[in-house]
Amino acid sequence: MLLFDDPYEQVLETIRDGYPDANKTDLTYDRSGHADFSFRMFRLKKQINTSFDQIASKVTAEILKIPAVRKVAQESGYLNIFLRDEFFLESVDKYLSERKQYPDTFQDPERVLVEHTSTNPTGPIHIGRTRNSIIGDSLARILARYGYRVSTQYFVNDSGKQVAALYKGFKMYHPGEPPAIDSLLSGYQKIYSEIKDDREKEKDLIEPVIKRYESGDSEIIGEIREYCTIVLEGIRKSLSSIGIKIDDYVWESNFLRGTELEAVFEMLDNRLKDENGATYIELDNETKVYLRRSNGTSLYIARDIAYHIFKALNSDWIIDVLGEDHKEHAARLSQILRDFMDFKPRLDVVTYSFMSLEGSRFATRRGNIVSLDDLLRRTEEEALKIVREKRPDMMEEKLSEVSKKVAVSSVRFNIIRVNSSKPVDFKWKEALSFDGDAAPFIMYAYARARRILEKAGEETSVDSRTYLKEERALSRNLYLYPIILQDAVSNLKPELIATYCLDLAKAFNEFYANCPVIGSGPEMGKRIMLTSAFSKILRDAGSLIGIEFLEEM
RNA sequence: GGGCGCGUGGCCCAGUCAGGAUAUGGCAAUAGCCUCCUAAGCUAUAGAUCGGGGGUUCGAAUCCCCCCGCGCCCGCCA
Repeated sequence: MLLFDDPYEQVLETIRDGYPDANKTDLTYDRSGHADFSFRMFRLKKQINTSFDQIASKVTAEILKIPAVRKVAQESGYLNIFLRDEFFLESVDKYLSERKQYPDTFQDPERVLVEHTSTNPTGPIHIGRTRNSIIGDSLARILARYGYRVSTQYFVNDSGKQVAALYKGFKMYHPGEPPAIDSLLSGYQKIYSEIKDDREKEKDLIEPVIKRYESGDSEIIGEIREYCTIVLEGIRKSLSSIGIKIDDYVWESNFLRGTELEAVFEMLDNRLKDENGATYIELDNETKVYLRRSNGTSLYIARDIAYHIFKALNSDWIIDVLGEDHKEHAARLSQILRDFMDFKPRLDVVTYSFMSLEGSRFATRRGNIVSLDDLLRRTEEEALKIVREKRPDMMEEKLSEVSKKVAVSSVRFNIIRVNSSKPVDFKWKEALSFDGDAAPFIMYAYARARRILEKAGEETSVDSRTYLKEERALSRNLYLYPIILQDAVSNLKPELIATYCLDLAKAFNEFYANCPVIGSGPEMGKRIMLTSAFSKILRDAGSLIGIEFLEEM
């Protein structure tokens, strides 16, 4: 939960004193530039038959009594409410100096579990999959900032067809070798191209592995686990290179071998139906969801149910980040948990649309992919070229630090800024461009602010209460941070933070161009405070979506 | 064929949940701004039948219906 001063509630209460029917949506934080808050009287007028003039005159005097309010002006059906110019900065600064952050957070006892990435450990992570990780990690950071107790989890598939192929491929093409990441992956790719169009061959090669695995052959179970661990280590490294660390890795095979899966079938017992030895459950709309094959082995959804029951043990709110191809699966899973099982936690599934590469589909086996490592490396090279050009004075070591951070931030920002339900077509030209609505714009604004503070010191005595329009716009933007955070949490939309960072950086750049800080006499104290608040809040918000900040760039 | 999602200037994106005041920024284009805190910046100009058609409403990018285009799903795969 967030703590901050918000006159919104007071204004709404005041309106309700006069018109109890006034709805939360009748009063808005104005975005059009007409006011700070707009009371949209035309909405209220639907319910009660009074003129705008009457409504306005009934509440105006009372609203004006609220200390933060400076002016109330009626414009036809709108009642525009203006706050005092200095309110924003003063209220933000109060939190920053007394509580060290704006907004302050009240620790929420709710435990949130975000599951993301969970890609099969059969290859390096590519940028399509990375969208999952970036969304999941940003959500986890945002929820933690809001005050929840958050942890993240990766569900490792180490028991299906994919990993059986990983095992078999390595054994076939690299017999006798000690397992290593390159040989594991090349073995997997080779066997995959052999079996992809040949079901018989697949059956011959893969099924015996699965049979041995499911019969509890501890040698093969151990070896597969070992191979998966090696590939997973590569994925873990790639993720860590863009600042993503996942708290726990949960192995799917644990549910197979433990009692969890059996427990699921027991819990669902009176719902289970049989068809030629296979077990299924029937949903309201007569769809059959198969949980167990006629050969007795379990299906993915059954194991996922077991996994969710496990998650529920330590969570009040579970969030799954999944590709759009899993939407149907997720819907069925939620329905089964909700309708047929005693599942307590809140469950949300955040899905995202696929990414394509220069207009065509990502295809792992056709080599039409870009791995996260490749993307990051090329982005870093490009960034290095640009910094070198812009800062010929910079030391080599510094150049490398700057280009690294620019690259990480850019990769994450380009993906997170787009609404997750929209498809993203990855284009090298765009990925390697750092102009405009991009991470460096945000990082650069921060570096500028830090330079001013470095030169001007952190003086905080404020002599001026007059605000130029750039100063006011920046102050108001700072003040709005908790509102945006709240919105991002309640809608699980990390992209709102990205948009906010851009808006905030833009407001600062306009301030920077028009309001000199150093040597501005009576304005200086206020402008230093504004610059300082800006640097802290931008860094706070940007960090939630993985932007890495630099004092100099 | 059925289900889910997406469609906003040449290109990318915001706004759609909770309908309202001249539809947000950026890229590319054109014209300006560094004797002054880093020009990865700022200012200005130009560019939009908000996929199309109906409907609801005083008012629709936003809600409802139909259609078109694209993506995903429709396995005893994951």
